[in-house]
Amino acid sequence: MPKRDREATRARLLEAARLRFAREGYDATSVRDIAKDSGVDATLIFRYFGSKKRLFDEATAAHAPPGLLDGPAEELVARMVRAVVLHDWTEYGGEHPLVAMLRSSAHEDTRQRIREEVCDTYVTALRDLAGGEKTEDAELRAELLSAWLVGIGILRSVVATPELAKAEAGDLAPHVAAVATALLGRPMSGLPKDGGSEG
Amino acid sequence: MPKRDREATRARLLEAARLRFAREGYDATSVRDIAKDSGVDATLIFRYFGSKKRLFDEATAAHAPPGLLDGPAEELVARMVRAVVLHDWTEYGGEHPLVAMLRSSAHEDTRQRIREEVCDTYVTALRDLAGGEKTEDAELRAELLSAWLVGIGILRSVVATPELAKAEAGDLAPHVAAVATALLGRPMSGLPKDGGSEG
Amino acid sequence: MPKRDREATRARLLEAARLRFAREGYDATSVRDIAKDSGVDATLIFRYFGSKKRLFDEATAAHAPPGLLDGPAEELVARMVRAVVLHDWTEYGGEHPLVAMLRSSAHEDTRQRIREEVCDTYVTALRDLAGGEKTEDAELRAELLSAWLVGIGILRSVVATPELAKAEAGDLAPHVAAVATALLGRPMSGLPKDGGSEG
Amino acid sequence: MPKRDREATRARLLEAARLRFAREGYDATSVRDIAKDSGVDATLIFRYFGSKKRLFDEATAAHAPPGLLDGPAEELVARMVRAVVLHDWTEYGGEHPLVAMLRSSAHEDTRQRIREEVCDTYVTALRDLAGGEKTEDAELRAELLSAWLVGIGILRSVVATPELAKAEAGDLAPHVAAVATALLGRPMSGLPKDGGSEG
DNA sequence: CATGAATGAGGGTTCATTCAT
DNA sequence: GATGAATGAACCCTCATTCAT
Repeated sequence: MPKRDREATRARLLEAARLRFAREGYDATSVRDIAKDSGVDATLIFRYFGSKKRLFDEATAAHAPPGLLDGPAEELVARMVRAVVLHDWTEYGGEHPLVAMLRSSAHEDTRQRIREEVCDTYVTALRDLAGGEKTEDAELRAELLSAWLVGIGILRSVVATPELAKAEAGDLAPHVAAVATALLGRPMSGLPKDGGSEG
Repeated sequence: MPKRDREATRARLLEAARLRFAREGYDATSVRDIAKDSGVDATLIFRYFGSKKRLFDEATAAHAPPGLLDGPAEELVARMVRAVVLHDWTEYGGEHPLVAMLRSSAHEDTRQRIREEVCDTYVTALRDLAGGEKTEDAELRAELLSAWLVGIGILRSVVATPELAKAEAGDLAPHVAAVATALLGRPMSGLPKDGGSEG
Repeated sequence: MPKRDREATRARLLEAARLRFAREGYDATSVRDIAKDSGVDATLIFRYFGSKKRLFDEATAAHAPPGLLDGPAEELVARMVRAVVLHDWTEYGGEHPLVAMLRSSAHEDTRQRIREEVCDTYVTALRDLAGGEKTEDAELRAELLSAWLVGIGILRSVVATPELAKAEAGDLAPHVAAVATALLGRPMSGLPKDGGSEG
Repeated sequence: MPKRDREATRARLLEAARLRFAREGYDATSVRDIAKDSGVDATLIFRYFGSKKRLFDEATAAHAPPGLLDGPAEELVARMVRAVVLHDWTEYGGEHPLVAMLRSSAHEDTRQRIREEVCDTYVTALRDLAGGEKTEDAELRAELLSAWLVGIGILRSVVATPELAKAEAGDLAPHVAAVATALLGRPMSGLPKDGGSEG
């Protein structure tokens, strides 16, 4: 681990920030906490990121799991569930980043960021499956399905209800397929046997 | 009326606290904010409640809408959706209290409080409908449906996706009925024509 | 000296601020310095004044010596010299407040404040003596005389040139009278025998 | 040309420092400001000058306009006024360096520097004109005249009173001659028709 | 020799909370 | 019992300066 390495230091700050901001939210996290966690002087946060706010923005920049939108259309919902249930979000404290960001949703900026990622990534893709704009209330049904995914993420990690907290992707497969098929008006498959390329 | 002043002051503090905590979250709310909002000296918060934390606990004490669990079983889900969509949560800044509390979920205490209300009120009632403990994965299916309700609440107010934000209970009725029926394995009705006894 | 006395505490803060700001200037003075000097907690600065800047503004609020503009017109210049030379400016570190404020003249706000007091109090009164607006270049001559007063104040305290630093009002009397008479185009008297009501 | 780079870099740092220190004062100027202005790494300030303080000292080293003390004695005061009013002090932000240094007069070192230049250059020369040490109060009268010059500089640039701010040397000529003659006890001329050898 | 990463002290300011009055 | 003055810790951030590379 080389000292005096700009990129390495930046990365360590980002890593610590990601974890703290996810677990404790923006307000409950101090720059000194992040500095201590990463073993880096707090001043460097301002040198490299300018402000606590900008560090937050960069640390929580949206990262949909790669490949989420690629692959067979009928498996899209299954891939989304896997993103919530299976994907390795250790970097974000074990939660889907969107769920973690809710903890900072007291600030309108954060709400805006959540809104953009939910709409651009999830709702948009699901709306296309639901028949696009030509179909009556495709948007609403896409939002309802997105709401379900978000809700599952919250009950799993924030609320930690007993069954969802320990559920694996396979446990949810039949229910997912049934509900998605009902909402989108077209057959959706469950989850493939293996976890695919997911971590 | 010196006797009732104490109660009136307490009530005003609680009211202001409820609104602030819901809108801005625990950390972003200062006791001085609450004092100013309610026109009361900040010291009284400590006299009456002991600490900011205890004021928060009391202000956000769970309040399921009255009558939520009463009435025909097949309309339970419809009543729950109405609790999220229709009920007048002005006191809590316009959001379902559970959704508002997510903003303060940086603290484990708050998570515990959310967990209890979600499980005790929503999951429990839905599990009974899904067949009780004797039925395979009734708990999981109840949690999945609860997750959906929570998710709808979040997308409506926090994320404010376009269609859900403006949806009324009637818009969601058919979808609700279809999904609930599928998940619970028994027919659930949509919403009655009128808003029922909801405020 | 009563504790927990709002006005007394405010006054002590103002006194300490006046001295520090005068001696060291705005930037070199920290709120903690002022707090330590006055034996008051630094937080109270913000409670009572809102910000360091507003404390500065209040501490350096212009105070022309009372009676400066009252009395025989031909003695006005003499009174002004006395204000610079004799008046007890201990509160401001021994200098005329305007001179002290030059130490903070890096900030445009302060320059504006100096400008207003110089123009409103000194230049205006002298311009009237020089013949008012109807006389050719009365304004210029009034400004030139004001410049002289300011310059005397600076050489006395900031630069501390040997003779001016120790000069008393009587030492300057003949020169003052001569120059003022020449500049204003009307006879100005020197200083009265005694120091009058000045401290 | 690696040999001259060092000198060129030093010169650029000095130039930027001169401007910043003059305009904003010592405390409000950061070494990073100077480094940025000159396009030079901030570390070089410490390599070349040792500290911010020593850079300040070097950047504000006294520079009486060349030729100030040469020429006919009866024109000395006129030349001094020209130094304040006409000389191109762009390097110092447009003000006479002594005036600019008042902005940093919170520090005794700076006051000492101002004192030396005022005494050695201005007061000394004027005292000789006033009759030298053998004449009663020649020193005082020399200081009074110096005070006037300093005061004019301040009202022109810091305070920016309307007439002095726009005055040119010619506007001040008659008043200068009259006052100087009165104070020094010997005839002083106004300004020559042209600007003379001034830059 | 020059770059820039690192440092530690201190800046103004706000916080929840306590204690006189 | 109610008011508000006082407190001290902590906040984000900037500073002049040093030390590896």
